[in-house]
Amino acid sequence: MKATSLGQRQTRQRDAILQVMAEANGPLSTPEIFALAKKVIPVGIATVYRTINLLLSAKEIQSVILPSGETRYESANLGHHDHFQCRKCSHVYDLSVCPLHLASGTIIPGGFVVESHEMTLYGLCPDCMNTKGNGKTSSPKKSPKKHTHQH
Amino acid sequence: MKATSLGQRQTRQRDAILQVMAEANGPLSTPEIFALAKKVIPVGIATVYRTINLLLSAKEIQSVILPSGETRYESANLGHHDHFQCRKCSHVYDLSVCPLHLASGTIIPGGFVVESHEMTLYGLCPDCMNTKGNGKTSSPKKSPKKHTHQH
DNA sequence: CTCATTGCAAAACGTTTGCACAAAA
DNA sequence: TTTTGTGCAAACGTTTTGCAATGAG
Repeated sequence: MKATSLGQRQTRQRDAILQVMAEANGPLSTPEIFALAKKVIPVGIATVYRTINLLLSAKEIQSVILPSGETRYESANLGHHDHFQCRKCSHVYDLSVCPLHLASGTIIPGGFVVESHEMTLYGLCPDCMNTKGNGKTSSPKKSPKKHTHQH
Repeated sequence: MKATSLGQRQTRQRDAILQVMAEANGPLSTPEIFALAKKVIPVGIATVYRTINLLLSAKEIQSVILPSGETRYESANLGHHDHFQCRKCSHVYDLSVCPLHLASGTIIPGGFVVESHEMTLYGLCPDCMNTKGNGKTSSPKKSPKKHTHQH
């Protein structure tokens, strides 16, 4: 990974924010980025917002707004992909395959010409599947190796 | 049965808001509801928000948060359906058919057990398809709003 | 040294709420 | 009349921005 070219100067604040985002294994929210970055070095919320916007303008990250309304940010070089949110641990995953098989230009009932889409799938992630009580019962968060995202 | 039971009193403001939502052919945003209701009768934005929240509490409407982040409201008794937003007129439509053929419980690559999904499709709506010029000039349903989204 | 970047606090937004008045019932 | 509902403006929470100070190059 190239060390992100952001603005003209390398500062500890930006380094911290970039580090936090690089270490995440899923899209992060602003409060999460803020909290995680502060653990590395004191940083103001304004700087976090400014850095996020810088990264967005530079097309290095992109925002992901889930149907629940929460806004998260992830690397922009992932190409199109759908998301999957586990109903148990709430973690948001990037999916490598798109389950919607619809060629661009396809006309669906109603006469709509489909060109693209955004989709979020819900269900159980592999980790939660393999954990006991994976039925409809919701259990305390686990997933120690992952960041958990709840809102 | 009373189609809309909200609060104890029937007022012109609420009538206007309910009428506007009933006439919509897709989920409406707060600014849209506000603008449309004002055409019927003068109403304050606070009343619009209060009425929307009343309807939400009464489970008569539900919110739809699009990937762009805009929140819209639609009748709560529509059952599952996807949405389609026209890239030209920005109107949001309810789709009658779900283009994702995935039975609940299907396991997709990565080991994710899919139980449900939320999807927004983008492209051209029938009206804009037939209007070669630029921008829509034929639909009598609603006012277009400046809003863009891609991907 | 320069000037990009930061922190702070104020401004800007969209949404909610307290209060006094208007108006259903 | 009683009491809900409304409008206004202030309050809120979140994001943005003006400005002086800081610090990277």
